[in-house]
Amino acid sequence: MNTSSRFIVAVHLLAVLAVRGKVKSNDMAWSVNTNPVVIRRILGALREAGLVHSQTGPNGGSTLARPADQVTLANVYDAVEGGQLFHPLYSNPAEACPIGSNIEDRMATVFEETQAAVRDTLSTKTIAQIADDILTRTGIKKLLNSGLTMDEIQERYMLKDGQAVERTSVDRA
Amino acid sequence: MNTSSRFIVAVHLLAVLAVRGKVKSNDMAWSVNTNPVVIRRILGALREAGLVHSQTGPNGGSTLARPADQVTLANVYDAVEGGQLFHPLYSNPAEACPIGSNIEDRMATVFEETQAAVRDTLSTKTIAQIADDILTRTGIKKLLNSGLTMDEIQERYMLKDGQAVERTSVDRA
DNA sequence: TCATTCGTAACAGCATGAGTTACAAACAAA
DNA sequence: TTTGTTTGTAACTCATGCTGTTACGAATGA
Repeated sequence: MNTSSRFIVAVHLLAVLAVRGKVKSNDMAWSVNTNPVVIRRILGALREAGLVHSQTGPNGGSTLARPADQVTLANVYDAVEGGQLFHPLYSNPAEACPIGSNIEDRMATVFEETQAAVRDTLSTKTIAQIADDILTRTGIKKLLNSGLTMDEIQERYMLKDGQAVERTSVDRA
Repeated sequence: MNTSSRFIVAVHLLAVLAVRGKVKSNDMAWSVNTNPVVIRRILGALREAGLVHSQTGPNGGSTLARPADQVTLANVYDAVEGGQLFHPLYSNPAEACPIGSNIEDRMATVFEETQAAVRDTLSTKTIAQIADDILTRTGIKKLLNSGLTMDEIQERYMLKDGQAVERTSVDRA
C-alpha cells in the first residue's frame, strides 16, 4: 500500500544538510513546508541511527554525522521506516487448513527476499548523489566550481524555471 | 511503513483456489479466520485483475481464471495494492529552495527503480509454487501423487504437527 | 418459487501519520 | 549569571485508511 512521507522528507533534510552544513529545524521546515516539530521528529530518528548530530542553543541546528557520500538511501530508509515493508502477520489463519497453517511461514521468506531487493536498490544511491544531481540540474554546481560559496550563491542568485540566475535589482527590492 | 494484509490474504486465497478448485467465500473466510465480506472484497480486486472468476447462487464460489503457474505474486500485488509502494508527493516543498523544488522529481525515479525491483522479485514466484511448497511440506503432495483426490485426503487425513496423518476413529468422533 | 451465494453499500472501531501548541532542558553570548 | 535561542518531547486534534460487521439486492441452480 504505501509508505509514509517520512522517507522522502528525511532524504530532503539530509540533502539540505549536505548542501548547507548546519541548518536549524525552522529553516528545514520552511524548505519542506511543514511544522518544525515534524522536522525534529524525523531528525530524531536520523540521530538515533547515527546519521546526524544536533545542537541546542544559539547557533544550534543539525549537521551530517558523516560525509554525504557515506549515507545511502538504505540507511535513511532503515532509520525512518524501521525495516518491515510487508506484514507477515495477520488474523490467526486456521490451523486445520494446510494453506492457513503454512502461509505465514512461506510468505515470510518471500517478504524477506523482497525487502532485500529494496535495500539493494536503495543502497546504490547516496545523499551525496541526490544532492549533486540537483545542484547540477539547477546550475548551482557550476557556480560552486567557479569558486563561489553557497552563501554567496544564495545572496546573488535565485531560481527561475529551475535554473539559478542572477538577481536583478528588482528582485532584491 | 507497511503494506496492508490484503496482499498476503490474496495469496492465501489464490493458493486455496489452486488446491481446492471452486471455493465459497464462507469457506475461505474460515481458512483466513475473518469475515466473508472481507474475502469478497479482496476477491473483487482479484476479479478486476482477471485472476479469478466468481459465480453466484447455489454451487457458486470462486475459481482461478488461469492456471496457478501463470499467476505470479507480482500479478497479485498489482491487483490488491495497486502499484505505488512509496509516496512521491508531500506538502508542497518550497519552490525557492533548490532541494525543495527538485526533490520530488529526483525521488520519483528512485521510487520507480525500487518498485521495479520489488516487481522483479515478486514475478519470479507463482501461486503454483507457493501451493506446491506447502503441499510438499505437509506431506499432502505425496498423497496426491499416490492417486488420492484432495477430497479423499480431506476426509481421511488431518494435520498433526504440520504433517498429514490418518485420522483415528477417535478423531472422527 | 425458493434457498444459496455473491456484490456492494454503509457504518463503527481502531491504528497511524501529520500538524499544532506548550514547555522543559541545553547552551552561547552578553 | 542572566538572557535569548534552539532543540527534545509530550499531548492533543484531525484526517485517512483498513478491518470487521450488518444489511440487502441481484444472480442462479434446483
